[in-house]
Amino acid sequence: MNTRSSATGASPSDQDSDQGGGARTPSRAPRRRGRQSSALASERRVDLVRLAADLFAQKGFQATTVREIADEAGILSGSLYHHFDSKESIVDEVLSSYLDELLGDYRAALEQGGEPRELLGRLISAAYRSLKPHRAAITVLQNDWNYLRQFSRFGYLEEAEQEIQRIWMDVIRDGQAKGAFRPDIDPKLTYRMIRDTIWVAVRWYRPDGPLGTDDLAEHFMTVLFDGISFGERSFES
Amino acid sequence: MNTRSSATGASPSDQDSDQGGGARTPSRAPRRRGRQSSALASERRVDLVRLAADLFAQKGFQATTVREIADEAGILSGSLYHHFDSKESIVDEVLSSYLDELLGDYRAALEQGGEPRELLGRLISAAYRSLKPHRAAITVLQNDWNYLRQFSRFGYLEEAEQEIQRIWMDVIRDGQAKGAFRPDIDPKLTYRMIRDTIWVAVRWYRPDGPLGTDDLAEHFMTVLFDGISFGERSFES
DNA sequence: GTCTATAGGAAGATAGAC
DNA sequence: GTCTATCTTCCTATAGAC
Repeated sequence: MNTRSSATGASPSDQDSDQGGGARTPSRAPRRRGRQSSALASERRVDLVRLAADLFAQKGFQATTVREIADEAGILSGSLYHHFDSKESIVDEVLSSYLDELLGDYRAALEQGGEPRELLGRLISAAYRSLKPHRAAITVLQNDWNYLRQFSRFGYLEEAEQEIQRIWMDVIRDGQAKGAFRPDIDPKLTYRMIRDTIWVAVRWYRPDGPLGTDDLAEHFMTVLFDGISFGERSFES
Repeated sequence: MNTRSSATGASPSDQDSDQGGGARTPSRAPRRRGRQSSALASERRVDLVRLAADLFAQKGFQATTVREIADEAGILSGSLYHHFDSKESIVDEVLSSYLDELLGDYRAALEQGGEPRELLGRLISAAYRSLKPHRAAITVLQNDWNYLRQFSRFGYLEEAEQEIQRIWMDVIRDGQAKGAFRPDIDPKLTYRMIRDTIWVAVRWYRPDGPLGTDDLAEHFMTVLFDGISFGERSFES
């Protein structure tokens, strides 16, 4: 399901160098480790990534030290570097694998076709459903976006966001053209509103709480499609 | 307009100590500096806070070093400590002053009374309007919330959030009771949806772009109140 | 695959001269 | 109010033994 593996994707060079004593510059990502190509990406390695992702989500990428990650894994910090080039490589793996999967889900939703409202609903459901398995990645993506985007290594983040935006906006515009959605709403603002609402939910959503992600999706669609007002709509009778 | 000054508010103790080599523990905030009480809070100091806030927003609180703040101000890092106890004190001032003002605005909006829909609209407008003057504070609040909340010094953040939530939910519930809002929407989920949508806009909103915050507020209210669907509503005819 | 040991740097903060 | 100079701590990452 991965169109781009984290070990090969993203742009290589680091033009960000050291612009005036900024944050610790990420290592130059030498891109080695051509082994464990497909399936069994070293069990252990997967564990480490997952575990690190949780820490990143909890405390922020920068606030999480490699020592803490190692501690959590029951090894010493130096040993981590047997598995990863750098701390950035770890978060890279967390984020890129999430984005790959999400885009895959979106494309699958599109391919099913259907009415605009149905299609939009399917995108919304797919997005909400990803909250549970990818809590950590989504949280990091939000909290550390501003930091990570500084580095060319993470340029693919903005690329992915662009593509995601295109997908949603196409559906919204198509819905307007077909008369399913109001013509007086702005597609871009509407997309952003949808995106923001869904993703930020990761901050308060508790997977083991009473509400499932499908409940959230349903509630959101109720409001999104028909609004919260009671009685007649205040426009076009 | 400040009900709690950043120099006196918040809980003093730091029970977070050093739980196992976590992030650099914030200084214990000795709460000195009883001077410059009211108006002229030392021009310079205000400048420094504003300038630091922008850096925090841009790069994240932790990624911003005291050296960078000092650089931006044209002084050396050591000199900053003539004005502030610690880096945390600076961000504290940024956040608490914002929250004080926001709560003041909300209370003012409530006091005007009016129909539920009108009242909710006023809250929404107030929130959107704060995007422009408080971009930095809102950005930091979002990006570094998870990190800052670890420290008891910033316990007031959750207190403020609680109070804000109470205000919004009261209005929503009241609107449902009075038949202005649909009874089948969940007040809490709806509040969160509103909150998330408004605040996250800070990530993409450009104050000097074509859209004013009032435009955003209006578009949001359009969708929130009546939904994006065209034609008849899909429930209660 | 993990450990020992440590290099090398950058961070927050302080003391006292000016 | 700012600078000089520096302390202390903690960070990421490396090298090589086991």
